[in-house]
Amino acid sequence: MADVARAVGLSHQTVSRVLNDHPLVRPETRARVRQAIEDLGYRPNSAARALVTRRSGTVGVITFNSTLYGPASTLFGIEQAARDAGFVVSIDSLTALTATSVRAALDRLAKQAVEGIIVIAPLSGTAEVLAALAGEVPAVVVEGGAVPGLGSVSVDQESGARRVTRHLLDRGAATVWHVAGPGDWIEAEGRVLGWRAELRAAGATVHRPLRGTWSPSSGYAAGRRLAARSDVEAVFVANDQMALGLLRAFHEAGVRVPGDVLVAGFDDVPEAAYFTPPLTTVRQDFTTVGRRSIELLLEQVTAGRPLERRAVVPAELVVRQSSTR
Amino acid sequence: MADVARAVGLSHQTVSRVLNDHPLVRPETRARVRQAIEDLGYRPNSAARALVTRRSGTVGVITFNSTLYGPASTLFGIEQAARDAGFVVSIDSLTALTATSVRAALDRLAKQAVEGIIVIAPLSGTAEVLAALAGEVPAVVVEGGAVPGLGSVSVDQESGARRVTRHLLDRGAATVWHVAGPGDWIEAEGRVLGWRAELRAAGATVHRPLRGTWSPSSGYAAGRRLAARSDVEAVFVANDQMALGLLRAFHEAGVRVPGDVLVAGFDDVPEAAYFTPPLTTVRQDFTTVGRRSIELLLEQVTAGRPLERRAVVPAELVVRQSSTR
DNA sequence: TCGACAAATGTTAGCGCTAACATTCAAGTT
DNA sequence: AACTTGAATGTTAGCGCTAACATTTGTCGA
Repeated sequence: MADVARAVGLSHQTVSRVLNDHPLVRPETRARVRQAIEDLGYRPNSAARALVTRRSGTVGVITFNSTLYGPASTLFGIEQAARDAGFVVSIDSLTALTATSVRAALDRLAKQAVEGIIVIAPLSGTAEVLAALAGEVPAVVVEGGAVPGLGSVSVDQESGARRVTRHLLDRGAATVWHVAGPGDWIEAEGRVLGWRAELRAAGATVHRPLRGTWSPSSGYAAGRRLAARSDVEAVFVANDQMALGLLRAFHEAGVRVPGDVLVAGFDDVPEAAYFTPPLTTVRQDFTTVGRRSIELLLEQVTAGRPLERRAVVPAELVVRQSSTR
Repeated sequence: MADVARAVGLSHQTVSRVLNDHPLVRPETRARVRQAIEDLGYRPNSAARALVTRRSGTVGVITFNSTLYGPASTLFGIEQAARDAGFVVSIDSLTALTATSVRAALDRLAKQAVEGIIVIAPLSGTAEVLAALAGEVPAVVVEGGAVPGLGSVSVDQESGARRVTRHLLDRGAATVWHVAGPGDWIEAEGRVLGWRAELRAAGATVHRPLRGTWSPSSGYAAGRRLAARSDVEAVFVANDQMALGLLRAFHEAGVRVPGDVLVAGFDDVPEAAYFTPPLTTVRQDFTTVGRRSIELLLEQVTAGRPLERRAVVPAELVVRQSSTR
């Protein structure tokens, strides 16, 4: 910075002013400084700036299972929105979602002096761990349920599940079976709740949900069990990957979809329209989730303290062949 | 830090020594300092440390289309490996892969003073942009071809493609059609090369490859065109997503797989085993790609300068029903 | 012509840390 | 007892920047 100042015959402070768009700099001076910066290839030292301003310009994101379509898309949305807001994103992905591992991740991010943290950690237990954050660092929990004192963003799982269940009933099914996600996932429980509520409202039999792990193989296993029964008219599977496995099992067992059984998934992954048959599902707009997360986070960062805020992103039913007779 | 020093009646320098595992500290002193750090909840200021050491402890990752399975998995592998090595990861994802956007991303990362950069940017043109980096910042290009003066890691696309083509020929196909990825993707071209080489070696007819965009819909379009021909015995599709679209098109057209046509993909996404029929494909070990990338990068960081190094990760043929008659 | 005032620029201090050198102290050596 | 030696700790300076205050310069009205 001193070099630049010397080159234009001004003080380093004026260079600093140009860098920070301070208004009290003559336009001509500003131009000269800019030129000198360019010529000398000067790059401001972000550590020095962070040291004195006490702002790192960084937000941290903790993800879990970030190779899945949902988390990956959310992360992408977050990153875009953060960048637009002038922040950089530091990621910390977890292989296991336990109190210890989440705490360790929070620690690592705290060490980096992130200004805020977004946690994509959809397990029920994490809320308690994060509650410790309330009051300390601005934070937003994605798909993690409401945490007192923190922001939270989630897709409206319950109404999405109700809608798809309603749809299957409307297509003539006496009741709808459910292949659920792992019981400790908030999203999985939200979908179970919506599905059950809708069945109850319709006065339909509520069978106990089958449990899967989100993976195609667990959907396949569930599919084999359901294919063995003769009383299954419709199945709502908690995500598209498992639905794929289930379709496979049905296919092998000679159960025709939608001929014998109606099937619907959840997520609307890009592949869903090309399954055999194309899958009716519920679209989650992960980009919006990411964007809203950053909005809620930056609100807190600007306010200088954590705030309890809640955003719900709607889910949209996408009807395809698997539920169309 | 001064507070901690005061609490234990030592100088701040001793605290600093404890923090940095300097050997010349009495074990008992070390323990006392650690305790005081704990009690006071002291957190070292990373900006101040970075300022004086001139090391940020950060590596930057530039990704493109990070919601795809491959890039997302690679990013995940990179992040894990970087963390194990004591680095934090800052991401910058691109929506378009142009010289301008890559340069902008490099600029943003440079401003953060990252110690090294990994670019997951598989377009042919990016190599030239990155060449400008050679000699400046340690960098590794993933699936971007070799760049003089930089590290590069890639999966052995060509031999993977040869292997799967060979496999289809071995199963009795007179020749193998190819649905390729976009022409400006290095990986797409590698697969075309391998496929063509193997056909030539076998003396088989080389049909002009159909071009897709990696998306299921483009695979579907290609599938419709191929289904209209009567001389198609086997198709090698450049990725699993497009293969899914192609299978769908074949299914609709009444073309049976593997009965009438053999089909194989590339990537081995988790869903591939549950396609209808389960898809023969080529597995890319993205976790290894990520790990090797960090290894190559840190080698350069340690050396204090960019180095030209090259790592190739093998690809593995996974045979499933779509190519088994 | 001169002060009053605002605009533009300059000077100084300090953010929290580590590197480099300085000092202390105990244990051995002569 | 004085003297070396090395381990353990202390002191000082400075990394590159911005905040706060200080100074200079230019403009205008009386």
